Amino acid sequence: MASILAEAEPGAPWTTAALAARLLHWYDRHRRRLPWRAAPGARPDPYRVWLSEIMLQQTTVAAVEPYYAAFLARWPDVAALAAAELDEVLHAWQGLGYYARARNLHACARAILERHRGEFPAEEAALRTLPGIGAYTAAAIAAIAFGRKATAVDGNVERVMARLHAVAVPLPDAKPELRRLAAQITPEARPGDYAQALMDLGATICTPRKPRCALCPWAAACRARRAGIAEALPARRPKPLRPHRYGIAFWTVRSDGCVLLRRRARSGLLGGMVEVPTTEWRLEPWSEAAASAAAPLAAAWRPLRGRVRHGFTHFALELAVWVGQAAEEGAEGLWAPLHRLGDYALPTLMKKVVDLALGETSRGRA
DNA sequence: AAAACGTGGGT
DNA sequence: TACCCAAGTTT
Repeated sequence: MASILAEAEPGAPWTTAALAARLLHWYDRHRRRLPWRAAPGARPDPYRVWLSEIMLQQTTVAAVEPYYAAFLARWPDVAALAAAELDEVLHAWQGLGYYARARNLHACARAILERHRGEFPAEEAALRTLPGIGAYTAAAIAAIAFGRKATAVDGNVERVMARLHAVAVPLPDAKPELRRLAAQITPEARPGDYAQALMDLGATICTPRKPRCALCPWAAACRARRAGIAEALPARRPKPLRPHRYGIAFWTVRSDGCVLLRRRARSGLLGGMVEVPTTEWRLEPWSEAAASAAAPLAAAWRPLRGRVRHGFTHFALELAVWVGQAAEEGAEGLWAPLHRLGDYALPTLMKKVVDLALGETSRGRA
C-alpha cells in the first residue's frame, strides 16, 4: 500500500486499482459509524439500506437520524411499512421535506410485497424500476446491500471526481463525464465499502468549502489540488433567481374549539400533507378585498401582526395569517381539535402558521 | 431538458 | 439578510 504511493511520482498517472485500494484502506481506518450502516463484515439489511438512502436524498445525516430511528422502530421491515396507511407515513415524514419521497417510499414498499414477494431485488436494473429509486439509489442499494459492482454517483462523488480530474465543465453538463470517471475507478472487490468510502470522503474530507486536502488519501493524485483550484470545483451553472410569493392563511376557529384544516392535493408541492387553508401563493401581495374573496368562508377576519416566512427550493413564501370565527359548518375540510393538531401531517410551513396563530391568539385574549 | 420539489444549518 | 448546499427523482 504505502509502497505504491511512495513509488508514484508527482504528476504520474495513478492506476485505478491503486486509487481504489488507497481509498478502502483509508475507509477501514476512518469509516463513520452511522445507524444504518452494518458492522464491518456483517450482512446489511436491504430494507435499512433502502430506507436510509431514500431519507438521505438531498438531506443531511443529522436531519435524517431521528427520522430513521423512528421509522425503524415503528416499521421494522418492508412488510410492516407496506401495511401502513399513506397518511401514517406522511405524518412520520413530517418535517423531513420532499414529501414525494414518503409517497414513493410507501408505494415502493407495496411494490416489493406485490411484485417481489417481499424481498428487495439485488439487480441495479430491477431496483431502478421501483418508485423513488433512481440511478443513484439503485446503484447504492445494489452495491451496499447486495455487494454488486455498481457505481453510486451522488453529489459527493461528482465533487470528488471533478477535483481529482480537474473537470472544469460546469454541472449538470459534466454529469456524464463524472459518472464515467467514477465508474472507471470502481473496484471488483468490496463495492459496497467502496461506495460508502467515496461518499465519506466527499462528506468529511473533500467538502464543498475548505476541503481538508492534507488528510485526503487521494491528495497526491488530485489534479485540482495541484492546480490550486480544488475549492472552486465542481463548477456549476448559475442558479435561477428565487422569486418571493405571498399568501394569506385563514385560521378559522369554530365555537367548539376546532380549527379548519385541509388535505392538499396528493401530488405537487407538499402533496398529500395537511394545511391551514390559504389563498393562492402569488407574486404580488394581497389586497384586503382580494383576500376576503378568497377566504374559505365569510367571516369577520382579523389579521395577525406577524408573518410566516418560509423558503422553498424555487421560491420564498411570506404568509400573513387572518383569524376568524366560524359560526357554522359550511367550509370543506377537517375540523381539528386544537389539542390534537399533533395528529395531523402538517409540513414545517404549516407548523409555523399554527405557532403564529396559537401564539398571537392566546396572547391577544389573555 | 429544465423545472419542480423542503428543510435546516453554515457562512 | 441572503445565499449555498445536502447520500436525487420525477415529470
